[in-house]
Amino acid sequence: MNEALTRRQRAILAHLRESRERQAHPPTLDELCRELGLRSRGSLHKHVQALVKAGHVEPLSGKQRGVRLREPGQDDLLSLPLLGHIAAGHPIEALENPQDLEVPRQLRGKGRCYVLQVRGDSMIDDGILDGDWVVIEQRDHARDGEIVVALIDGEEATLKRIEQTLSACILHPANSDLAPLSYAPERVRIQGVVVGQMRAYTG
Amino acid sequence: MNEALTRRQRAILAHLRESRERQAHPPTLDELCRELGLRSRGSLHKHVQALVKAGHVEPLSGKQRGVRLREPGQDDLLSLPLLGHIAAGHPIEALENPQDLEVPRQLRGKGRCYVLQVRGDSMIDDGILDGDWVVIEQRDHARDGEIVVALIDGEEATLKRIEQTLSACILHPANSDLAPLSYAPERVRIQGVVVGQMRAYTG
DNA sequence: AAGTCTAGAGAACGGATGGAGAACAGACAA
DNA sequence: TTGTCTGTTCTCCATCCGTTCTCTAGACTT
Repeated sequence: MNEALTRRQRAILAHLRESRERQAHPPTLDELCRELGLRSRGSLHKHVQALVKAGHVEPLSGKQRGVRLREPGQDDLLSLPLLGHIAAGHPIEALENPQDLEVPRQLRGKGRCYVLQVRGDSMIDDGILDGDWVVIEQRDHARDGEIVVALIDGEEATLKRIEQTLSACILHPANSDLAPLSYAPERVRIQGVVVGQMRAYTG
Repeated sequence: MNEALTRRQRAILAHLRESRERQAHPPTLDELCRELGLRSRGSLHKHVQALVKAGHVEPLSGKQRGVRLREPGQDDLLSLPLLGHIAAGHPIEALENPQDLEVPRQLRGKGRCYVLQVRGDSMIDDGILDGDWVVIEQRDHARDGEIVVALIDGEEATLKRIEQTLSACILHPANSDLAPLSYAPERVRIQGVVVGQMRAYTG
């Protein structure tokens, strides 16, 4: 990855990093030329290509969207996508137009997160009610006792508390009317883990 | 989600965000054209469609109601003061250092709000658990069925669902182990109403 | 000295982008 | 109804911008 950048390439990379803090838009080659005191777009392009090859910059590939760093900036992931609804026994019902929802930092996990709205009362004894939003951290594994979004046989998605043994994967609903279900481990795929929950009381 | 907006699209989005603060009604395409110095509605429409596709703007789909942002504004994730803990039977336990907590707009009321952390299980059947944060809108009155912070005899603060009659003020806990309590109306002072609730699952 | 690497200038090409304007259809008010 | 406003679709055009090319020049190695 970090193979032998030349001096000029490193200078340009540094400039890009610094200018990202200031500017809203990624700079075009022309703008970069001006900032760096160059006259030829073509020359600069050669350097940028080297940075692309080294993995520091997104390939621009013809699109006119400027020179964009590929490195993680400060993720202003204040808002997370609200992907759809989840209820026991149906696949996740995706929204056509995923909205964004503001989620406080305390309710977010470390990794990639998204939000689902809960349908039904299967987790009512754990304090997750119909209509609540749950913040899901995307992972494929979980610890016993965590509440997971589990996909069963690739078809049904459900929100349950998980218990894993060598021979079985047991999904506990939190509702005294419903019984735990036990599956062979290979039938259950974990899609994410609940890390937060929100509810609005609209008088 | 946030994929590859062009320069112009971002500029228009920025303009929309800014103009939302000023104007009451969402602007029509014509108005936007004027504000942006464009002459062609058609050209602008192309950009707006791109913003719709990216999820930043509500689809206008024929309706004549102007270009409406669909995102949270900056003040959507405001911080509210976390004043302390509340449990049935004790006055509110104030924090020495009141922290601030980010609260999404969906969970906030209209008026002045603050946050309390719940101690105990007295509202467990309503899905409010030990450790949850509740967002309180400061008011001195409530409608029947709302969950309120009530101060009894000026001493005990408690979180309960309220029912008011002419002769009594009845506070219902949401826990089958506990019985509703009935007070003379003048002994109960409402300090606020629950408008939101949040919970973090920390492994 | 010859060869190689780095850096830059400048020209030219073609796709991407932004805009103008016309025409049409549905919504809405007079 | 008529007329105006508004969103939508379409074609046409100018400019912007990434890309590729060739040419020049200095620094360094052998």
